[in-house]
Amino acid sequence: MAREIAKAYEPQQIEPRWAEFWVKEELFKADANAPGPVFSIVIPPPNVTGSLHIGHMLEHTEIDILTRWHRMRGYNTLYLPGTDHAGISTQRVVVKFLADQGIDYQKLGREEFEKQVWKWKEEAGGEITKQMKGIGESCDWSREKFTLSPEMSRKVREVFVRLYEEGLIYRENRLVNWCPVCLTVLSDLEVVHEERQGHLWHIKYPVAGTNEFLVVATTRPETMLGDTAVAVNPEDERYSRLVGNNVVLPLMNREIPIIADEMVDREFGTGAVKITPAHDPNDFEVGKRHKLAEIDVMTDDAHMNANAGAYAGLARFEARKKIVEDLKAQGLLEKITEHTNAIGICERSKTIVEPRVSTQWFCRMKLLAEPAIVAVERGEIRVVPDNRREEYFNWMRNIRDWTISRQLWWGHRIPAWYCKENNHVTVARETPAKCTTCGSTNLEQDPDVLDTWFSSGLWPFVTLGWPENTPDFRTYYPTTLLITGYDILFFWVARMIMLGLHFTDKVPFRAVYLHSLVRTAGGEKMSKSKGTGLDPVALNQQYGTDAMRFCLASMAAPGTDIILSDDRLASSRNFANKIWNAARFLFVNLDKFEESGARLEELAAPEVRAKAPYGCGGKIPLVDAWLFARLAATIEMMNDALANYRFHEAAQGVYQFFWGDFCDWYIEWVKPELQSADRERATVAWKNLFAAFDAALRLLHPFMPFLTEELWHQLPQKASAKSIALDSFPGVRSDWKNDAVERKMRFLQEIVTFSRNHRAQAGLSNKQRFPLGLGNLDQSYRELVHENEEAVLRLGSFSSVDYAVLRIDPKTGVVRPTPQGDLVISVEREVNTSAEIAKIRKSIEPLTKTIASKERQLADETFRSRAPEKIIKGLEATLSQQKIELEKLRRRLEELGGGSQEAAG
RNA sequence: AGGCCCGUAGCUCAGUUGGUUAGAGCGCUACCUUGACACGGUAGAGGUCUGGGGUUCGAGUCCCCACGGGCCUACCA
Repeated sequence: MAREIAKAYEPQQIEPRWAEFWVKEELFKADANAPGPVFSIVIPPPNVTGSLHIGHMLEHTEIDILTRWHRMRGYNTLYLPGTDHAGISTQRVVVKFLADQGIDYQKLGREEFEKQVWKWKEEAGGEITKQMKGIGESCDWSREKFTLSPEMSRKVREVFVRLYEEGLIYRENRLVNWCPVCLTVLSDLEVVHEERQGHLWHIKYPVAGTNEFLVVATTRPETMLGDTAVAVNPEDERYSRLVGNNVVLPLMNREIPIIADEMVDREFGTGAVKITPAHDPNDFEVGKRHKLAEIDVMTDDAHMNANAGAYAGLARFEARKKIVEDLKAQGLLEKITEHTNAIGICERSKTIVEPRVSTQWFCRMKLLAEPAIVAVERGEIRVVPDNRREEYFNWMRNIRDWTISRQLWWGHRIPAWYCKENNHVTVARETPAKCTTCGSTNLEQDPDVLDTWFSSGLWPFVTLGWPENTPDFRTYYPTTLLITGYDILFFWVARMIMLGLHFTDKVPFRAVYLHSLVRTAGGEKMSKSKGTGLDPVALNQQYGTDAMRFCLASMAAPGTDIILSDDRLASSRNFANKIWNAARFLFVNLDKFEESGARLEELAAPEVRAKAPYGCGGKIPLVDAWLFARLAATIEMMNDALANYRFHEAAQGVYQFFWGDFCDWYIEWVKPELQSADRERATVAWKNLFAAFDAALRLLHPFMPFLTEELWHQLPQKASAKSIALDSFPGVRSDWKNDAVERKMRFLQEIVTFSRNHRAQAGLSNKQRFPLGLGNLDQSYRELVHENEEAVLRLGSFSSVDYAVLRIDPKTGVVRPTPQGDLVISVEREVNTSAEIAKIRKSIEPLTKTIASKERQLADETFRSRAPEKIIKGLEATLSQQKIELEKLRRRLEELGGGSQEAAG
């Protein structure tokens, strides 16, 4: 049964096949009634119309690694996929799409527009789930959810109504953030602050009935058209006499009062502030306190309106320019100074947000926040990395009410109806027939929709069945873990905790791991619009999905952002290729073995792997025992790392094991034995090799699902499961661990390395074989070398071994002292004495330094009394070894005529 | 204004409760095309951990200050 296997790993050839297999076979379908501990995770729903970006790739890789790892360890595992309708951003995309075809969405009308978005969603949407399937995420696709499905809509209404009935949702006229491009109100979080260099215009307001002026400073002169007062600090003597008088508002020729209010900072600007209640949050508060009129001077799209007199119709910054010019012309502009301040930008449209008075729906947060703070304080939700806890607490303790209505068409319509006669509000789960207050049947539903985050805030419990107590809800809620980016800690994570606790009395997840962001080489956030984003689909094509996943995992140290580079990707691809070729080695040689008459059945029984490592004549060969000891250490390390979201450690650990231990040492060591004429020896070697390789594949599987699935299916020893994903993650057997074996193996490796090292330095070819000499070696180590003589001679290119070297000829022998004894290479020609001397001197130098510092430390009484026993013992042990080593090096130096050690260093 | 993070080899980054000669990948140097793999093998060079001060028997690891870089929160006109 000769196997055809390509020389280089070609991921494109195998990935689509397995991706399809996993979906078609419904391999990852969860069963709420299945036994075992539960691992459940819900996806942070990506935008339905979006496509996979590199950040998703990282997030999904981490989720999938942990999901597969748990599944393989026997957990009842659910990874629930889904998408978000992403109100504002989807609406923007479709509006632009229509505009590109010359269609004005507003003329289209609401109903038709919504149809267009659904159509868009059906066509463009689903791309991301297609991609997720393509990269092999182990989701339960039968449970896929969408935040705007009819099912979700019912649940959202349920939540809204309950909160309204509890008085936690209310409607109010207040100053809000308005985006003049998106034409909707925004929550505080959707406004990003940016430091910008601006100006402070000092404007002279004439005091009515006098020749005096009151100078006010403003950063937004255009808002002056809506001024209804000027405020000074009540303590400010400069202005106290003016309080109660009026000023004449320039350009508008309206008289407005001079008032006193604590809010005014005497030190800032001129100490006098123009008050525009309709356009500034502080002024709004002052306006309330002093019962001032609110004059809105702008339209929805930030043009000046009829209240702006002569400036009506101008765009806000046009108006600003004109106003400044006019003031200057009238001699009312005292000066302009430079001023930097943080201005609010709409997260989506990047336009400057306009503070405005408007009637909106709000959610009261204080009460919801309290239990959410407690849950994290008590550790009912573990936050990793934990420095994010403080950020969470800070925000939660200073939380303000959440503006939940949006003037959009795409989203969950607010379940509130107003009667036309009296404008009474009726909030209901189902469309009401009449007004609950006056009985009017002339009702109209609130045109607005809910903030996207309102529905995604319910995600963990509504996707699992809430408000019904379904089997899924009982089994999988609370979810085990949430993995998401720290950039949506407040937007999403905090709100899920608050709403989850409020509606289910349980935390929505027991832990939240906040992953890193992938940044550009310059350290900036990747952005598609700036063209700095990397396309993961293209990279997957180029390097393979497994390489991409492994690369991201190996860089994903908690708390640090990732800068992805071609070098790292290439290195991961090389690793995939290494695995592929190790398999190729196995299969090619297995063919030969079979041709020589071996019976595969001996190797192929699935239970064979459970008993590895096998021994020959009752004795397990050292190298096999060693490999399984390394395997045990690797498994323990990976389990520990993954339990703490230390993906990079797990990845690097398995990399080191596979490449360093398994390929570089183990395979090279056992090569001859695999074709040994001794049938028993060969069979044992094969069994151990396959058992180890099979275990390695399973260790690698969470990171590299495609490659491992492909190779696993070719293994004679694969389990009876349908897929490696349903096979078990290797467990550690206590008899695998063996320090003595590891020590012995290290000694043999040192002999080999010594030879190679010396050859490289002396420019000697590997083909030239020299005798190996061992001096001062105790019996057990002599036996050790003897038992492994073939491998040591072959890998170290020695011709023979002399087990008891008594005298070393300094002219032809090169020595390496070790704690176990001296290693000697006898070369037939003269040793290059000066090179040898230089080399010895070079190793003497750091050795003397470290010996000196250790002696100093050990001589210190305080150290001896305070340091733990373990440290002192360890220090003493290494010190004595190093002293012996140093002594030998010095003696050797003298024999070579290299002079005294003083001269050396 | 408040808070957080980072500054370790030429480059990109690890280094969990302070503890024996600080690690990896890439790059670099030398040798090797050996029947798994040149997306490879073997060996090697290269950091004293941004700077200063402190705590400690002992600090890359803890504290303070400075410099440099990044981020978040915030209604100062």
